[in-house]
Amino acid sequence: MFVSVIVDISLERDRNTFTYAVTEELLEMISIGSCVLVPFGKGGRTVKGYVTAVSEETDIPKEKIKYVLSMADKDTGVTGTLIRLAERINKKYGCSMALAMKTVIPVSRKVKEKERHSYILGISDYEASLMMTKLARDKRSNVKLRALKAIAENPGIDRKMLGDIYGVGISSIKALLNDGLIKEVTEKTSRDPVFSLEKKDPVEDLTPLQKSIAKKILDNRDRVHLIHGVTGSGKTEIYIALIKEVIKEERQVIMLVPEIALITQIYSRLYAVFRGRITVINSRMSEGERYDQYLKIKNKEADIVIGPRTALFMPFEDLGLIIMDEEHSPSYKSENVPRYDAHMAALFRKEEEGATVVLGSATPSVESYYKCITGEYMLHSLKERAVMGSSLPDVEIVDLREELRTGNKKIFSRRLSEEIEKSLKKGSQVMLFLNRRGFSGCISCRSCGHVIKCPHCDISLTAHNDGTIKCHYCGYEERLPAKCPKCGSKYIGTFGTGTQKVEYLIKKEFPGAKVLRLDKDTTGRKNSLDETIAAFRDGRGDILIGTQMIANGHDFPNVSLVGILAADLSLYSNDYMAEERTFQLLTQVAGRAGRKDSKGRVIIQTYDPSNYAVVTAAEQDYESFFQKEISFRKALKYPPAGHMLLILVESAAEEKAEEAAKMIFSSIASKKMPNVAAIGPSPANLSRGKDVYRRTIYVKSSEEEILESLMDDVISSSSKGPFRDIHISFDTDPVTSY
DNA sequence: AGCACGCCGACT
DNA sequence: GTCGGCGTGCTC
Repeated sequence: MFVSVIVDISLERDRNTFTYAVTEELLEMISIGSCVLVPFGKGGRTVKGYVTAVSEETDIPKEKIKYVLSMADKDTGVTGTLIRLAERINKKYGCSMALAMKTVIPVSRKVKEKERHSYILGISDYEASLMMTKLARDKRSNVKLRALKAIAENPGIDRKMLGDIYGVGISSIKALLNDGLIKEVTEKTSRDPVFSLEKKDPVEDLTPLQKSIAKKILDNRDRVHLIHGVTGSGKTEIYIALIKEVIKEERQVIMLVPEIALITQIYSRLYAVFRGRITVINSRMSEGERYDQYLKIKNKEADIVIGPRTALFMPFEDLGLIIMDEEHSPSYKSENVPRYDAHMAALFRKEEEGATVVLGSATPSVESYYKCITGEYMLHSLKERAVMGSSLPDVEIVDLREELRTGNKKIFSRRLSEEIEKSLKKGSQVMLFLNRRGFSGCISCRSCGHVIKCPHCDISLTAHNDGTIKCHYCGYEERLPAKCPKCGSKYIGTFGTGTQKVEYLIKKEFPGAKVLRLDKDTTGRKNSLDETIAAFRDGRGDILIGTQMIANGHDFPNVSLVGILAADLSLYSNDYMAEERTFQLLTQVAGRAGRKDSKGRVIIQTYDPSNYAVVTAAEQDYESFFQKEISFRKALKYPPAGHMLLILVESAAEEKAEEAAKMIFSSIASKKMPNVAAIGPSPANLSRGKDVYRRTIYVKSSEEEILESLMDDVISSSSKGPFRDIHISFDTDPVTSY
């Protein structure tokens, strides 16, 4: 028998499996998806590979074929669907097949189930006491005696306790077992990170609107659905209704959330209804914990999994429903190669396994909404907040240029200061949002204009309030110099503002207020994010200052004022999605204001008060934003009005990156294909990071297949010649700026 | 990734 | 002449 094995080499995509022979005994253990060790290359070195097919015949000349050495892992959890998904990722995102396989593997190794060994007497108490007096006579049986005594006194004591408290090692236990004096009881314990909740969230009845949406979705299982509902409009109730129906049919559910921090919230909502049928996976879990969750799914002990992107690779046998909550979130796009999009993987499993896909968001991605307009997806709108008495907040835009003109140089406009004051007096809470952590935007010399940059990256360093300056990309850190390193002037200072500085200024202006800060610097420790959020929710803080992190989905019932300090900060990133990001961010942040009984207030400070993303976000008018945005995308043929491929060329040598990028660009441009437009090559947004130089080429086309074939051409020519020290990676549907 | 083969310049 | 540089292609 022969197997096709994907071996971890090169980018090549056409001929990337190798045929190996299998011995009888190995054949029994091997199946599609198995991870095996095979000899490879002239030196016959051992490499890992993945089995993608098993066959009886092969065209490969017999003398070339080698034998599979052994199994590398007992269980990878890979199924046929997942291999096909890996093939799709390999084709669409241009990574090696081996890397695509690694990406879709739910568990990377067989982890032994944790076992608890405990011991009881194998003889009667009377016999034991006789035995003990006998043992006491022999000095060499000291440990044996102690062990027997401990077990007689504490029947069911486990191995760990015997070791820790009585100092009894495994060898003495073995000896007692051999003598038949004691018996071992082994039980498997599951490492269970899934917590049981004491308090139950109330299960609300569905409103007629929610009911009708749930029904429409259930009547159209073969479609992709988008629920467009503002925060608090009750999307979760619809999810629960759908899940109930699907698990009643004994089919399974994947519930996706954009980030780990949002798992707890949705878990507690679902737990009230589904109890132990839910499992959770995420990247912070240990290998063992993950494996146990995987086993639960495999053994059909759970039928709902909650988690981020990677939850999409869980091997359910009869997947019936995939829900993507906060569908617009950039976290659904992998930031590592292959840069796959969770939407793509969800749609793939839908096609393969016939699952229904439900997307939900208050600010849907332009892409998904567009697909509703074209009729590809079904759109369901939940316009009002379901909670009685709550309404959308009042939003004001403050023009910072005007503030400056009238002599206010502070980062808080007069209106914002006023409202903060009012809120504090009322005893309600305030959230301040700024999309930049640290103390300052950059450090520069007022005398010569020199800006201090990271020695490894093309990024200006950011001052922190501990007297250090840091690179937010690679983590490089040094002391803030007293003099300009270029001209020696002592007029070196910080410009722009980060969250640390906001904290400092707030404490100065409102000395009585309790201030909490939430950003990447304060959440270094595990759980500190949850702690800060809980502290603010419980009222142990008056003002919460934060970056993106505070924008996402957390409910703070007592917040009456949200201040966005610089709304346009995210607008200037030469990224075709900058406006979409800004609109989503502003709308999500604004949605944090006033949820329960009081109307909230939002103040948006900006230098660009007429920008349509800012204006439509202030009016909470998604429809207008979408119309404006889609007309731009159509005019410039950006997604979703066309397809786009990014080619990222990286090298430690700048000239090499430049040269390779130019060659790739001209090879595409010289084809003069209709329907294809190449842009570049140009230095990447981050033109140098961690000492690697980066160049980008963007290719636009109305046809996805054309881009895929262009990518094939680049890959096949990139293994030779001057491309040897160059790293090339690809991204279709590039949604972040490079 | 690592190894062999082969084509070209430098040197005992 | 030959030694060894590295560019190129192949590995079941």
